[in-house]
Amino acid sequence: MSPQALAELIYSTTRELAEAGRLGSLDADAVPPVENLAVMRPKDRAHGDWSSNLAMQLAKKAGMNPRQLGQSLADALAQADGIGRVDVAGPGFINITLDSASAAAVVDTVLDRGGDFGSNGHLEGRTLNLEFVSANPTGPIHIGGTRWAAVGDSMARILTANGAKVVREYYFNDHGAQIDRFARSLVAAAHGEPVPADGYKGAYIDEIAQAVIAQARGEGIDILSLPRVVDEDGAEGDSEQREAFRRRAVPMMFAEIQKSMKDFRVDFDVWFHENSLYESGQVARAIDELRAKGDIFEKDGATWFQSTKYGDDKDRVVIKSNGEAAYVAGDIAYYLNKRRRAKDPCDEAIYMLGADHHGYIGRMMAICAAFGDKPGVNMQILIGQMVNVLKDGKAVRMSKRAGNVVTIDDLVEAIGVDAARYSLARTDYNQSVDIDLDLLASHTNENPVYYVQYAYARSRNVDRNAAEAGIDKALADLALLDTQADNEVVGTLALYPGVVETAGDQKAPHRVAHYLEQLAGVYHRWYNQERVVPLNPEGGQAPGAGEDKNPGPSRAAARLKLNDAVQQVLANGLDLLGVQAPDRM
RNA sequence: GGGUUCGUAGCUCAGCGGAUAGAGCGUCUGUCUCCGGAACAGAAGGUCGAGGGUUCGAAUCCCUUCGAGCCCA
Repeated sequence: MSPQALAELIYSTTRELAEAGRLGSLDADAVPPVENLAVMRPKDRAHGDWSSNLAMQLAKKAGMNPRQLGQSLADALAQADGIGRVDVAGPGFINITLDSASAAAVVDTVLDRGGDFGSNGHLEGRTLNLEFVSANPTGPIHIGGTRWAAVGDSMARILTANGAKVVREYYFNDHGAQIDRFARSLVAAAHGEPVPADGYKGAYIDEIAQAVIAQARGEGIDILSLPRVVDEDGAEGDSEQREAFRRRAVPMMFAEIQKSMKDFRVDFDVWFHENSLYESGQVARAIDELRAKGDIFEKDGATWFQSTKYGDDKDRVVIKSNGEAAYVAGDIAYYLNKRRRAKDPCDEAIYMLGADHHGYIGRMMAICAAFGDKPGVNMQILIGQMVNVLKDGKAVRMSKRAGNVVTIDDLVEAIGVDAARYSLARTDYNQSVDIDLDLLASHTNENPVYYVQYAYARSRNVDRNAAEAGIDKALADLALLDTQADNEVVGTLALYPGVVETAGDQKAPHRVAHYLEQLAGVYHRWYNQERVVPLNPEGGQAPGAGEDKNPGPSRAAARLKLNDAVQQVLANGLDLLGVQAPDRM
């Protein structure tokens, strides 16, 4: 019996007793709904397989003491099928122990549903747009963006498993000042001049500059001789040459970023270009729409969005006095696009931003509200804390412009995609993380991903041995999964659907990772204590070996099914993290 | 100065209203006649930053305070 089924049983039993007036003055309608009934797995197995705190919650309303109320519930629950024993303990916990067959039924459920086990439909009918990474195409993806790649993609998989329609989206800021700076830096580098003070540095700038020169030469163009403007103060001005660099270099960065994401096994459904919002007139139309609502005003030669009307701490310039659009202008049009586009318009636009952008929340939510949507619902902003890179135990400040970044490709090269994705996704993104470069390079086996993957590989090996020994799953009697170790594994398997749901509701992929470590742990322990393939298959007992080491055919088959169920759940969970499940390691 | 996120084992991090606060790494001691030792069993290591409050019950919720990161002035 699953914890979900148990919750329903407790709910209906409690209502019946209350209606019969056997729970003091408790009104049946005061019983909390099933989804709010916590059925917990106690840490101490002496407290049963599952426990409920319902008696303590209801005691006051019932005018009974919690233990007394608990006992009434316990007596009724004990009558139900599949329940072995029910005790009341401590301040009023109801501790339930299942029959081994009932507990182990989850094994068949897992094997029947296969890759689908753990999925549910509770987000059915909702389209979620997940925008993450969205780094400017002015350089490679650094470690912070890499964290979002791992977390965002995993979150997308988890939300899909909860029944939502998910669109993974990457927003390229290919319009505006950053790109100009990037182009200026390239021109300077191409001429062997020092990059501008506010420009981008780093070896990749030289590489791209050279690649652009080569590409232009292939087109029969000597790009370095194109007209160029240098202002009196030495700054690279607006020129044909700069534009020629920009036009070639930006697509190169796109391609590089797309390749990095693909190599990291993140597949975006939409690569969105900020520029397209301007070229298609969507920015102008969005501003007009706000103007019609009376949220736009002119001041000091600039055009403003009156975002304070919707809770922002100050109004925002949308069009600067020099006629250029400000960054928010794109954000306004982009939000509308996400909500109203022809293909997969979203119900919820979810933005994943770094902590250095948390100051944007106010204006973003104002945009959402201005269009009559609900901030926090139609628009959700998740803020990820910083990833600190440590070297010799000290924090190293990274800056793309200074050119000392740890890139996604560096990380993958050092520890591989699986370890990188896993270690970045297993931490709550709302928590800052320290990554020690030396540790990364020297102790790669310390990553818990190997613990989980090894459990999977081990279970595959058990399959191979069992096949050779001719163990027949049809002979399995799940009631024979009755040892302490069996019980731990079975109970942990039953937790998985709840983990998927919680991870989805809280948008917390790291919960899946921690669950997998827990499951791998109980599996390794189980493997060490019991055998699937009998030690002495010729019959007769190996010296000192009971059924733990020398199971009969029904027990061996039951254990094999348990092994396979664990394997299935490990595979399902690893898939939610985008990490591979290896047959051998 | 304002906003925001966060202080849990030596280190990196879980737990976010339940029973004796957990894991990995590190340290120490053990376990192969046995499905793969990338494993298992055990030991040491904590006033959950501090102080109040809420309640049957607080690392978890609220207030105050100290410290840190980030953003804005």
